[in-house]
Amino acid sequence: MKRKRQLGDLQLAIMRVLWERGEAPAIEVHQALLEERGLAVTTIKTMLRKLEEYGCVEHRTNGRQFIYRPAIAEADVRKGMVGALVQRLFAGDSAALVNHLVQSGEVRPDDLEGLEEILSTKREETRK
Amino acid sequence: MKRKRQLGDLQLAIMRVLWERGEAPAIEVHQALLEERGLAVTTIKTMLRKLEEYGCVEHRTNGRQFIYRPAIAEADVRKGMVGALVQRLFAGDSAALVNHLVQSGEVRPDDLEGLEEILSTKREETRK
DNA sequence: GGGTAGTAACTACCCGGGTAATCGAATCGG
DNA sequence: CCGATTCGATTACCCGGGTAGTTACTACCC
Repeated sequence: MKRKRQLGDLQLAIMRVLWERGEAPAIEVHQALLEERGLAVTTIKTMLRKLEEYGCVEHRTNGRQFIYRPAIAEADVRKGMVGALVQRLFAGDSAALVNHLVQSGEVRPDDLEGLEEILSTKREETRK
Repeated sequence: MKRKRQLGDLQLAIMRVLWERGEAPAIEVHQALLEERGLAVTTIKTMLRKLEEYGCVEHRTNGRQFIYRPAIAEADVRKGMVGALVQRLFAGDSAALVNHLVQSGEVRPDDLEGLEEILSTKREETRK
Protein backbone atom coordinates (compact mmCIF):
# COMPACT_ATOMS: atom_id res chain seq x y z
CA MET A 1 0.00 0.00 0.00
CA LYS A 2 2.58 2.44 -1.09
CA ARG A 3 0.40 5.47 -1.75
CA LYS A 4 1.89 6.60 -4.97
CA ARG A 5 2.66 10.24 -5.07
CA GLN A 6 3.17 10.66 -8.76
CA LEU A 7 -0.25 11.23 -10.16
CA GLY A 8 -1.36 11.90 -13.69
CA ASP A 9 -3.35 14.80 -14.90
CA LEU A 10 -6.79 13.30 -14.64
CA GLN A 11 -5.95 11.67 -11.36
CA LEU A 12 -5.01 15.00 -9.89
CA ALA A 13 -8.14 16.62 -11.22
CA ILE A 14 -10.21 13.95 -9.51
CA MET A 15 -8.28 14.25 -6.30
CA ARG A 16 -8.76 17.99 -6.34
CA VAL A 17 -12.51 17.53 -6.46
CA LEU A 18 -12.38 15.13 -3.56
CA TRP A 19 -10.08 17.33 -1.54
CA GLU A 20 -12.42 20.24 -2.06
CA ARG A 21 -15.56 18.41 -1.08
CA GLY A 22 -14.26 15.98 1.46
CA GLU A 23 -16.17 13.20 -0.19
CA ALA A 24 -18.33 12.65 -3.24
CA PRO A 25 -19.91 9.90 -5.34
CA ALA A 26 -18.46 9.18 -8.74
CA ILE A 27 -21.30 10.92 -10.48
CA GLU A 28 -20.55 14.14 -8.67
CA VAL A 29 -16.90 14.01 -9.57
CA HIS A 30 -17.94 13.49 -13.13
CA GLN A 31 -20.24 16.48 -12.99
CA ALA A 32 -17.51 18.64 -11.57
CA LEU A 33 -15.08 17.78 -14.35
CA LEU A 34 -17.58 17.66 -17.15
CA GLU A 35 -17.19 21.04 -18.75
CA GLU A 36 -13.46 21.25 -18.40
CA ARG A 37 -12.86 17.76 -19.73
CA GLY A 38 -15.97 16.29 -21.24
CA LEU A 39 -15.19 12.74 -20.21
CA ALA A 40 -17.53 9.79 -19.98
CA VAL A 41 -18.74 8.79 -16.55
CA THR A 42 -17.24 5.37 -16.97
CA THR A 43 -13.85 6.95 -17.39
CA ILE A 44 -14.14 8.70 -14.06
CA LYS A 45 -15.30 5.52 -12.38
CA THR A 46 -12.47 3.50 -13.80
CA MET A 47 -10.00 6.08 -12.61
CA LEU A 48 -11.53 6.14 -9.16
CA ARG A 49 -11.21 2.39 -8.94
CA LYS A 50 -7.58 2.60 -9.96
CA LEU A 51 -6.93 5.36 -7.47
CA GLU A 52 -8.43 3.20 -4.76
CA GLU A 53 -6.21 0.35 -5.85
CA TYR A 54 -3.20 2.60 -5.37
CA GLY A 55 -4.41 3.71 -1.97
CA CYS A 56 -5.11 7.29 -2.97
CA VAL A 57 -8.82 7.19 -2.19
CA GLU A 58 -11.20 5.12 -0.10
CA HIS A 59 -14.90 4.62 -0.34
CA ARG A 60 -17.91 3.84 1.77
CA THR A 61 -21.18 2.59 0.40
CA ASN A 62 -24.41 4.46 0.66
CA GLY A 63 -27.03 2.04 -0.51
CA ARG A 64 -25.67 0.98 -3.88
CA GLN A 65 -23.64 4.11 -4.38
CA PHE A 66 -19.95 4.49 -3.68
CA ILE A 67 -18.95 7.61 -1.86
CA TYR A 68 -15.27 8.30 -2.36
CA ARG A 69 -12.98 10.30 -0.14
CA PRO A 70 -9.28 11.05 -0.35
CA ALA A 71 -6.91 8.76 1.49
CA ILE A 72 -3.89 10.97 1.06
CA ALA A 73 -3.41 14.60 1.94
CA GLU A 74 -3.09 17.24 -0.69
CA ALA A 75 0.01 18.59 1.01
CA ASP A 76 1.70 15.19 0.79
CA VAL A 77 1.00 14.85 -2.89
CA ARG A 78 2.21 18.34 -3.55
CA LYS A 79 5.34 17.73 -1.61
CA GLY A 80 6.00 14.48 -3.41
CA MET A 81 5.40 15.83 -6.87
CA VAL A 82 7.19 19.09 -6.39
CA GLY A 83 10.07 17.23 -4.84
CA ALA A 84 10.32 14.88 -7.78
CA LEU A 85 10.28 17.76 -10.20
CA VAL A 86 12.96 19.62 -8.33
CA GLN A 87 15.03 16.48 -8.32
CA ARG A 88 14.72 15.88 -12.02
CA LEU A 89 14.92 19.43 -13.25
CA PHE A 90 17.02 21.28 -10.75
CA ALA A 91 19.16 18.52 -9.30
CA GLY A 92 17.35 18.84 -5.99
CA ASP A 93 18.02 22.53 -5.59
CA SER A 94 14.69 24.03 -4.56
CA ALA A 95 16.09 27.52 -4.43
CA ALA A 96 16.97 27.20 -8.10
CA LEU A 97 13.33 26.52 -8.83
CA VAL A 98 12.24 29.63 -7.00
CA ASN A 99 14.85 31.55 -8.89
CA HIS A 100 13.55 30.17 -12.15
CA LEU A 101 9.98 31.11 -11.28
CA VAL A 102 10.89 34.67 -10.49
CA GLN A 103 13.33 35.24 -13.33
CA SER A 104 11.16 33.76 -16.03
CA GLY A 105 8.33 36.01 -15.02
CA GLU A 106 6.00 33.20 -14.03
CA VAL A 107 5.21 34.97 -10.82
CA ARG A 108 2.97 37.96 -11.23
CA PRO A 109 4.72 41.14 -10.13
CA ASP A 110 1.93 41.84 -7.66
CA ASP A 111 2.88 38.73 -5.79
CA LEU A 112 6.51 39.60 -5.36
CA GLU A 113 5.99 41.70 -2.32
CA GLY A 114 3.88 39.11 -0.58
CA LEU A 115 6.51 36.51 -1.21
CA GLU A 116 9.23 38.65 0.25
CA GLU A 117 7.08 38.86 3.30
CA ILE A 118 6.79 35.11 3.51
CA LEU A 119 10.49 34.67 3.07
CA SER A 120 11.51 37.04 5.75
CA THR A 121 8.96 35.64 8.17
CA LYS A 122 10.27 32.17 7.53
CA ARG A 123 13.79 33.40 7.99
CA GLU A 124 12.97 34.95 11.32
CA GLU A 125 11.38 31.80 12.48
CA THR A 126 14.22 29.50 11.53
CA ARG A 127 16.97 31.76 12.74
CA LYS A 128 16.66 30.94 16.41
CA MET B 1 7.77 19.46 -35.12
CA LYS B 2 6.01 20.02 -31.89
CA ARG B 3 8.95 19.78 -29.51
CA LYS B 4 7.28 18.12 -26.63
CA ARG B 5 8.02 19.72 -23.37
CA GLN B 6 6.85 17.00 -21.06
CA LEU B 7 9.78 14.67 -20.71
CA GLY B 8 10.18 11.55 -18.67
CA ASP B 9 12.82 10.85 -16.12
CA LEU B 10 15.33 9.13 -18.35
CA GLN B 11 14.71 11.57 -21.12
CA LEU B 12 15.57 14.44 -18.85
CA ALA B 13 18.66 12.71 -17.61
CA ILE B 14 19.84 12.29 -21.17
CA MET B 15 19.02 15.87 -22.06
CA ARG B 16 20.94 17.05 -19.03
CA VAL B 17 24.04 15.28 -20.25
CA LEU B 18 23.67 16.84 -23.68
CA TRP B 19 23.00 20.28 -22.30
CA GLU B 20 26.11 20.01 -20.18
CA ARG B 21 28.39 18.87 -22.95
CA GLY B 22 26.89 20.57 -25.93
CA GLU B 23 27.08 17.35 -27.89
CA ALA B 24 28.01 13.74 -27.34
CA PRO B 25 27.82 10.33 -28.96
CA ALA B 26 25.41 7.78 -27.52
CA ILE B 27 28.19 5.86 -25.88
CA GLU B 28 29.27 8.90 -23.94
CA VAL B 29 25.77 9.57 -22.71
CA HIS B 30 25.61 5.96 -21.62
CA GLN B 31 28.88 6.32 -19.76
CA ALA B 32 27.67 9.44 -18.02
CA LEU B 33 24.52 7.75 -16.75
CA LEU B 34 26.01 4.35 -16.07
CA GLU B 35 26.65 4.49 -12.36
CA GLU B 36 23.51 6.36 -11.45
CA ARG B 37 21.26 4.17 -13.58
CA GLY B 38 23.05 1.10 -14.82
CA LEU B 39 21.18 0.90 -18.08
CA ALA B 40 22.11 -0.97 -21.23
CA VAL B 41 23.62 1.01 -24.06
CA THR B 42 20.79 -0.03 -26.31
CA THR B 43 18.33 1.58 -23.99
CA ILE B 44 20.10 4.90 -24.24
CA LYS B 45 20.26 4.63 -27.99
CA THR B 46 16.61 3.80 -28.29
CA MET B 47 15.76 6.75 -26.14
CA LEU B 48 17.97 9.03 -28.19
CA ARG B 49 16.25 7.89 -31.34
CA LYS B 50 12.86 8.60 -29.79
CA LEU B 51 13.99 11.99 -28.58
CA GLU B 52 15.12 12.82 -32.08
CA GLU B 53 11.75 11.70 -33.38
CA TYR B 54 10.11 14.19 -31.04
CA GLY B 55 12.45 16.95 -32.09
CA CYS B 56 14.25 17.20 -28.78
CA VAL B 57 17.68 16.33 -30.12
CA GLU B 58 19.46 16.31 -33.47
CA HIS B 59 22.50 14.42 -34.64
CA ARG B 60 25.35 14.67 -37.07
CA THR B 61 27.42 11.75 -38.18
CA ASN B 62 31.08 11.40 -37.52
CA GLY B 63 32.15 8.43 -39.57
CA ARG B 64 29.72 5.76 -38.37
CA GLN B 65 29.05 7.42 -35.06
CA PHE B 66 26.10 9.61 -34.30
CA ILE B 67 26.89 12.74 -32.37
CA TYR B 68 23.79 14.04 -30.67
CA ARG B 69 23.10 17.57 -29.56
CA PRO B 70 20.07 19.16 -27.95
CA ALA B 71 17.50 20.77 -30.21
CA ILE B 72 15.61 22.47 -27.41
CA ALA B 73 16.85 24.78 -24.71
CA GLU B 74 16.99 23.72 -21.11
CA ALA B 75 15.19 26.89 -20.10
CA ASP B 76 12.27 26.10 -22.41
CA VAL B 77 11.88 22.62 -21.04
CA ARG B 78 12.05 23.88 -17.50
CA LYS B 79 9.50 26.51 -18.21
CA GLY B 80 7.19 24.06 -19.88
CA MET B 81 7.41 21.44 -17.18
CA VAL B 82 7.26 23.78 -14.25
CA GLY B 83 4.34 25.53 -15.88
CA ALA B 84 2.47 22.28 -16.32
CA LEU B 85 3.06 21.35 -12.70
CA VAL B 86 1.89 24.69 -11.45
CA GLN B 87 -1.19 24.33 -13.57
CA ARG B 88 -2.04 20.89 -12.30
CA LEU B 89 -1.09 21.31 -8.70
CA PHE B 90 -1.61 24.94 -7.88
CA ALA B 91 -4.25 25.96 -10.38
CA GLY B 92 -1.74 28.11 -12.21
CA ASP B 93 -0.72 30.12 -9.19
CA SER B 94 3.07 30.23 -9.25
CA ALA B 95 3.25 32.23 -6.08
CA ALA B 96 1.46 29.41 -4.31
CA LEU B 97 4.23 27.08 -5.38
CA VAL B 98 6.87 29.37 -3.97
CA ASN B 99 4.89 29.57 -0.81
CA HIS B 100 4.69 25.81 -0.63
CA LEU B 101 8.43 25.46 -1.14
CA VAL B 102 9.23 27.85 1.63
CA GLN B 103 6.65 26.69 4.13
CA SER B 104 7.33 23.01 3.72
CA GLY B 105 10.97 23.57 4.40
CA GLU B 106 12.11 22.39 1.01
CA VAL B 107 14.31 25.42 0.68
CA ARG B 108 17.40 25.33 2.81
CA PRO B 109 17.40 28.16 5.34
CA ASP B 110 20.74 29.39 4.02
CA ASP B 111 19.11 30.12 0.72
CA LEU B 112 16.33 32.26 2.10
CA GLU B 113 18.38 35.39 2.20
CA GLY B 114 19.62 35.00 -1.34
CA LEU B 115 16.09 34.52 -2.54
CA GLU B 116 14.90 37.65 -0.83
CA GLU B 117 17.62 39.41 -2.71
CA ILE B 118 16.43 38.03 -6.00
CA LEU B 119 12.87 38.98 -5.25
CA SER B 120 13.59 42.56 -4.36
CA THR B 121 15.84 42.99 -7.36
CA LYS B 122 13.15 41.66 -9.60
CA ARG B 123 10.65 43.91 -7.94
CA GLU B 124 12.81 46.97 -8.51
CA GLU B 125 13.21 46.08 -12.12
CA THR B 126 9.54 45.57 -12.84
CA ARG B 127 8.32 48.52 -10.89
CA LYS B 128 9.22 51.20 -13.40
C1' DG C 1 39.47 -12.75 -47.06
C1' DG C 2 37.33 -14.12 -42.67
C1' DG C 3 36.53 -13.30 -38.01
C1' DT C 4 35.66 -9.79 -34.42
C1' DA C 5 33.96 -5.71 -32.49
C1' DG C 6 31.50 -1.69 -32.60
C1' DT C 7 27.62 0.83 -34.42
C1' DA C 8 22.70 1.92 -35.56
C1' DA C 9 18.16 -0.12 -36.77
C1' DC C 10 14.42 -2.99 -35.80
C1' DT C 11 11.46 -5.34 -32.85
C1' DA C 12 9.28 -6.62 -28.75
C1' DC C 13 7.80 -6.24 -24.28
C1' DC C 14 6.07 -4.27 -19.70
C1' DC C 15 3.71 -0.85 -17.27
C1' DG C 16 0.60 2.72 -16.19
C1' DG C 17 -2.30 6.78 -17.49
C1' DG C 18 -6.30 7.61 -19.99
C1' DT C 19 -10.56 6.42 -22.41
C1' DA C 20 -14.70 4.10 -22.92
C1' DA C 21 -17.98 0.25 -24.26
C1' DT C 22 -20.16 -3.54 -22.42
C1' DC C 23 -21.83 -6.64 -18.92
C1' DG C 24 -24.34 -7.93 -14.84
C1' DA C 25 -26.69 -7.10 -10.75
C1' DA C 26 -29.73 -4.34 -7.98
C1' DT C 27 -33.55 -1.22 -7.80
C1' DC C 28 -37.59 1.32 -9.05
C1' DG C 29 -42.03 2.36 -11.58
C1' DG C 30 -46.07 0.56 -13.17
C1' DC D 1 -43.84 -9.50 -11.86
C1' DC D 2 -41.40 -7.25 -15.73
C1' DG D 3 -39.08 -3.84 -18.16
C1' DA D 4 -36.23 0.26 -17.64
C1' DT D 5 -32.89 2.55 -15.18
C1' DT D 6 -28.77 2.94 -12.45
C1' DC D 7 -24.85 1.43 -10.44
C1' DG D 8 -20.28 -0.96 -10.16
C1' DA D 9 -17.27 -4.54 -12.42
C1' DT D 10 -15.05 -6.29 -16.29
C1' DT D 11 -12.65 -5.90 -20.34
C1' DA D 12 -10.32 -3.81 -24.04
C1' DC D 13 -7.70 -0.48 -26.37
C1' DC D 14 -4.34 3.34 -27.35
C1' DC D 15 -0.28 5.74 -26.30
C1' DG D 16 4.15 6.76 -24.63
C1' DG D 17 8.04 6.10 -21.32
C1' DG D 18 11.29 2.73 -20.32
C1' DT D 19 14.00 -1.46 -21.09
C1' DA D 20 16.59 -4.44 -23.78
C1' DG D 21 17.54 -8.40 -27.14
C1' DT D 22 18.35 -9.40 -31.93
C1' DT D 23 19.82 -8.16 -36.41
C1' DA D 24 22.38 -6.01 -39.94
C1' DC D 25 26.06 -3.31 -41.45
C1' DT D 26 30.86 -1.79 -41.51
C1' DA D 27 35.46 -1.27 -40.31
C1' DC D 28 39.44 -3.07 -38.74
C1' DC D 29 42.93 -6.66 -37.66
C1' DC D 30 45.43 -10.84 -38.58
